[in-house]
Amino acid sequence: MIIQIGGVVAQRRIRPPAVPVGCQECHIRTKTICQPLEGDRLEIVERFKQGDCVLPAGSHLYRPGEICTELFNLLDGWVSLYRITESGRRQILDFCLPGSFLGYQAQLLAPMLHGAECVTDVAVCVFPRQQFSELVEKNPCLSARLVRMIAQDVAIARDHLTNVGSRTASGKICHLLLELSLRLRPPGPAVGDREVEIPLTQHHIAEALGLTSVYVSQTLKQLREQELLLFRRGRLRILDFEGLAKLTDLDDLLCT
Amino acid sequence: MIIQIGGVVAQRRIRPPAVPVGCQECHIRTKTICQPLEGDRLEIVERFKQGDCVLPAGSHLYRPGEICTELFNLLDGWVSLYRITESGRRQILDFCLPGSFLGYQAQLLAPMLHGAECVTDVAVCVFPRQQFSELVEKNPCLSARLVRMIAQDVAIARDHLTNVGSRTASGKICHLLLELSLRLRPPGPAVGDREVEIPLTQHHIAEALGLTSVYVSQTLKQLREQELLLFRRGRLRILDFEGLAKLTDLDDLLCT
DNA sequence: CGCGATTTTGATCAATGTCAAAGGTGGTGG
DNA sequence: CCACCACCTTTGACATTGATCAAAATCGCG
Repeated sequence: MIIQIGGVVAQRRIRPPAVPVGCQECHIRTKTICQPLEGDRLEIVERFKQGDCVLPAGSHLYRPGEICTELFNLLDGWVSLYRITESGRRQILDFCLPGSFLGYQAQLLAPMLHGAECVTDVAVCVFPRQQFSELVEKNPCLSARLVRMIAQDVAIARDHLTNVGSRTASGKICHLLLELSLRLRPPGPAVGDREVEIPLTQHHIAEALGLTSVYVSQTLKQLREQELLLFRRGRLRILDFEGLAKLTDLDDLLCT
Repeated sequence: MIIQIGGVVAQRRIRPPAVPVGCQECHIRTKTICQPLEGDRLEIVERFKQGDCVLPAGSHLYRPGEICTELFNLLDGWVSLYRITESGRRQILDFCLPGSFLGYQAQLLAPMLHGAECVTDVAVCVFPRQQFSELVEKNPCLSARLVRMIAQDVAIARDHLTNVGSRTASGKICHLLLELSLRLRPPGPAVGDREVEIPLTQHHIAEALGLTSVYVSQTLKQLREQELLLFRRGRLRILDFEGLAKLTDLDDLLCT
C-alpha cells in the first residue's frame, strides 16, 4: 500500500525514489531497525508496517512541536533533522541517509523536539507510532538493535557538536563533507579522488554548521583554490585527502 | 567494597562525596539505569555491581581513545564529558549530575569516543563493562530503561548543538546556565531568585560553548550589568527570568 | 526565453579571539 | 597568623573571523 503525507514544494530531484516490493527485498533492511529479523521473522515488521510513502523535496515528515503519529524508515533520498530557535534561526542537526530510522525520541508520544524535512525526493516506510513500544517489548532483539541505533545517534550528535563548537569555518566544512562522503561509501580504505553525490545546498551546509551561506560560498572558494576539495552543484570531489586530514580529525569520522 | 581508580589533582571540593550503603538506600536509584528494579529485584544489580569509588576533582573516569573496562553510575559530584580535536581544543559535550549513567557507547568494548573528567570530587558506583550486555539482555526492563536514557542523551546533545550553533555568546551562556539550574531543581514552576550551586569555572563554560574564557568573563559582566543573572564563584543567581526567556528558548529546556 | 533558486562578489561592520598584565581567592605550610 | 602559590577572573588594546547588505552572475527548468 502506498499512502500519502504532507506538503509539496518539489526541488532537488536526483532520480525517482525507489520503493521496495516487500521487506524481503528491502535494500536497507540490514541497515535499519529491522536488521535482526531474518527469514520468516521479517513478518513481524511486515505486518506491523503501515505502508510506503513517496514525498517531494521540501516536504516535511514532521515539524518541531507537532504530534507525530508515525515512525519512518528512510528508504531513499536525503532528510535533514532540524530545530528552530527563538530567534527564528534554523539549526540542522543531522543529514539522514537511506537506512535511517526517523522520529524516535525519549518521550515517544510527546510533541516532536525536532523537525524532519526532505532534502531530495524521498521514499519512506511508515510504522504506526502508538504500538511501537509494544512491538519492541515483545521482540527483545529489536530493543537491542534500537539501543545501538540510538547510541549511534548520540555519537553523531556529539561529533557535530564538537565540529560546530571547536573548528574554524573551513575546518567545519571539510569535516562535514568528509563525514558525509565516508557515510556514502562505508567500506574499506578506498579514497581516490572520485566524486560523490551530496545533494546539499550551500545553505544547508551553512545551517548545519552555524555559518552564513555567503561565508560558506567564500570558504568553499578558498578550499577550491587551495586544491583541497571541490564542491559544486551537489558533487563533491576530494582533491587532497592528506591535506584535509590535517584540518579535520579523521579519527572521529572513522569511529562514528 | 570501595575500589580505587585513576589520577589525582584535587580542586573543587564542595563537600565530601556521599556513598550509599546498599542499592536499597541509594538516593539516585530512581534516576539511573536501576530504576525499573524494585524490592528483591534490586539484587540483580547489587550482585552485578563491582563496588563504589571516590575520586578527586580533576581525575578522569576514562579518557578518549582509551579502552575502558567499567561503566559508572554517578552517585555524587559533577562530571564533564569531553572530546579533544586535532588542534588540541577541548570540547565539553555535557555536564553530568548525580544519577547519570556514564561510559555507555554504541560499540561497548571499543576505545572510548569521549573522555569523562571529574569537575568536583565525585563518587561513582562501578559496573563491569564486559558482562553488561548480557545483564541487559537477561532483563528486558533494563533494556527499555537504557533506550530511554540514551534517547535522552540524544536530545541533550542536540540541544547543545543548537545552542552552540545558533546563538550569540550571551544567549549560549544563559541557555547553558538555565539548563543546568533546571536540571538541579527539576520539579514545578518554582523559579524564584534563589541561588543554585553550579561548581563550574568560566573556563568550563567556555569549553562547553566554543568560546574563550576571557570572552565568557566579559559576557558575564554584561549579563550582570543588564541585571539578567549573576554567576560568581560557582553560584548562580537568576535576576530576571522573563528577560532571560527572551534571549534563550525555554521550551527546549523544559522538554529535555 | 524567462523566472526562481542558488551561488558569487565586494564593501563594510560587529562579534569574538588573542595577547598581556594585573587583581582576587582559597589553600598550604612555616 | 602570615606569606606564598596556583588557579581563576578581570581589564584593555588590538587582530581576525565571520556576519550583513546589496547587487550581479549562473543554473535548472518550464
